[in-house]
Parts: sequence; C-alpha cells; structure tokens
Amino acid sequence: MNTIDVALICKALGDSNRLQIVQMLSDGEKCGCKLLEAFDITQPTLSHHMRILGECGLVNDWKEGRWHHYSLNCETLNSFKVFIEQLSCCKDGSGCSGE
Amino acid sequence: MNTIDVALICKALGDSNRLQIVQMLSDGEKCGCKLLEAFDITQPTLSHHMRILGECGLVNDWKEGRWHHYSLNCETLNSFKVFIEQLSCCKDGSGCSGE
DNA sequence: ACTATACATAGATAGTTGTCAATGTTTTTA
DNA sequence: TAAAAACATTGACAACTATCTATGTATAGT
Repeated sequence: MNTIDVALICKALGDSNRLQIVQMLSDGEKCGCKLLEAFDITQPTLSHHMRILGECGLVNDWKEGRWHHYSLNCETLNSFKVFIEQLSCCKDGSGCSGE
Repeated sequence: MNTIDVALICKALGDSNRLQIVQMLSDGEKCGCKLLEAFDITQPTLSHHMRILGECGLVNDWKEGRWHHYSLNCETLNSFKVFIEQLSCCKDGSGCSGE
C-alpha cells in the first residue's frame, strides 16, 4: 500500500464521526439505518461519510432490498495496519519499549 | 487513547506531505532544514505541518542552537498503533486471514 | 395504488486547510 | 557589528469539507 492510499484512509479516519463508524463496523456488519441511530447527524450527512469511507476502500457496501449493509474491507484494513505498524519511533537497536 | 485523540492523529496523517514526514522521522530524528530539502514546499509550509504534527502529540521538537530536531513521540505512536491494531474486519471466530 | 422506509443527490453555506510571500526572531559565524 | 542560517508568525487566498434542507429513487408493506 502506497503513501497516497494511506493518506486517503487517514483523511477518512480524521473525522471523529467516521472513526466511530469504523469502530462500530469493527464490531460487525451494520446497515446504514442502524448507524444513523447512533449518531446525531442527518441521513444525507451519514451518506456522505459512508461514501468517503467507501472511496478510500475501507468499507464495503452490500445492498439487500432496501438495506445497505456496511462492513470493513479486510484487505484494505490489514494493509493499512501493516503500514502503521511499520512506523517506528526508535532507532535500530535502541531498545525502545513497546517494540 | 480516546477517539478524539486518534481522529486528530489521523487528520494529521491525512496529508501526504505530513505522512511522508512521519515516515522520514520513522527512520530517525531529523532537523527541519533536512526535512525541507526533501519536499517541494516552502519553509513556512513545513513549519505549519510540523506544528500540526506536534499538536497531535505525534512529533517531539527539541531545539539545539538554531536547529530544531524532530522525532516521533514513542508514547503517542504506540498508543495509536494499539488503537488501529484493535480494529477488526472480522466477526469473532470467523477465521479471517491476517489476524 | 398508496404510504413508509432506506438511501442518494443537489445545492447552499459556514468553517477549515494547504499553500505562499513577506516579515520577524534567534543563533551562529565572519 | 554585520550577515547568514533556521525557524516562526502574519496575512491572504483558493480549494476543500461537514453539515444542513429539499428532493429524488427504489423497495417493501398495507
């Protein structure tokens, strides 16, 4: 995963509503209507956020009847995790805690 | 680390210049002048980015003479890593790859 | 057919952001 | 003391963003 893609994901997660949405989806797939209940925003605003989360590849959208089921995209999330995990605050061999 | 803090860090990393700065600092402490050489931006713009990276707690600033030495803040970075790592794309027991 | 539900799209707006040129401050060097 | 280097601050501006209201569309239930 390249820098541009990661920056796009970070940008998407840089809004606290969207970050909380991702946290909810981390708990399992949910429909838009269920997400809407959890936030103090209008439906068009949620739609806007879901579009951004979808466009960066972090969220999948599956339609069933009138419901849209949203879930985290495993491939994107795992690549993102790897990128973040590779960031290091220590010089090699410095014996920094937490690594 | 709470949601607001993580969103602030993600917001900071949501600019590709800043993300690349963090990647460079991941390789070790650097002064502002060295960072400036690596990017096609003016000095005030770099100063602006370093302020944002500092305000979210991701980057430390240590002054020595006329040089400012920037480095990643271990505590913040590690807390951030933990938060991201806890995000899961799979329901419990689904046997998803990568976890 | 009519109504309700779930969601998208369009348009508007106030606020934020990345960037620059110009300038100021502090420290080192000549 | 004068000049240069490293960095911050100010002010400006174009671009973007989060949010809303209003409206459209598709599906399900009555």
